[in-house]
Amino acid sequence: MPENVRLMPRDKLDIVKTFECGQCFRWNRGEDGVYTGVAGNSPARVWESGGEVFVRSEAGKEFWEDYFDGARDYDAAAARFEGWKYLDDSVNFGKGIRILRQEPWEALCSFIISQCNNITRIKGIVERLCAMYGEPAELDGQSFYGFPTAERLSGLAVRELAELRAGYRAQYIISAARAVAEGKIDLEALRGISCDRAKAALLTLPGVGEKVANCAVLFGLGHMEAFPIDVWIRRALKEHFPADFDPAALGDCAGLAQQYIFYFARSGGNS
DNA sequence: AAACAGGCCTAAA
DNA sequence: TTTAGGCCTGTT
Repeated sequence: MPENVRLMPRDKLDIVKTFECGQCFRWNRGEDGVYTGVAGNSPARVWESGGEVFVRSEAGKEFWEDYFDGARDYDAAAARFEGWKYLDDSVNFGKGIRILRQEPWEALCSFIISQCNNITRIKGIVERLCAMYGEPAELDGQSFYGFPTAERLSGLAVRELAELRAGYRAQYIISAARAVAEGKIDLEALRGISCDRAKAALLTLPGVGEKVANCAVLFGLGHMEAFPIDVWIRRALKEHFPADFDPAALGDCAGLAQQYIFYFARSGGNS
């Protein structure tokens, strides 16, 4: 039976910002403000009440604490970002964001799909992919699907993904699935090596360039120093940071800084 | 209605 | 090393 678990206070975890800041594609806000989603094949409902965040799921508290990166002190991490006004503003604006520790394959595959695409369509493609090939699951009578494994997708022909309407990304999904299923890429092993080496391994995949690789290692492999640069970040860096600014100066949590900046810039920033 | 989307690949300088 | 154009297909 699923149970309700109190996870952490809302000042540590802002579920709206965390789910809407663009790092994930499977959490959806209901009219009642409750988010539903799936992680690790476990459906869940996440909501806030009385200053605390709760999760209802069959997966235990430890699972969700890990998923929400509960062990990290975000205030301490953000305190080391001092020195750039735009980043300070971003941190204040995004306070409560946590970097989700998503599953490696889901992160890789999702960000392959994300290229040159908008959020609405990305979420649509991902949901169709899960409904077509994911593991069915249920929570309180509501049906969900887990994210399909690389093994499951590796046996498909590109043609079979036509109804996904992922366009030219379909072949990238299949080849990545095959590389993972065949063991050419061992995603779990990429957690334990350096960020740069993990990225280099992913860059060998067709359809995976700098940006997607950075997202995959940051959101799926726990490499918090990764700093994905997309059009929003590029613009923010150009307009609000010194020309010679190097994201590496942000240290081993540069990826967190990136997410604050991304969310702030996309939300309109203060230009 | 046409531009643009959270890139990547290839060809060509 | 940098740049231009093409790529699937929705969404705005």
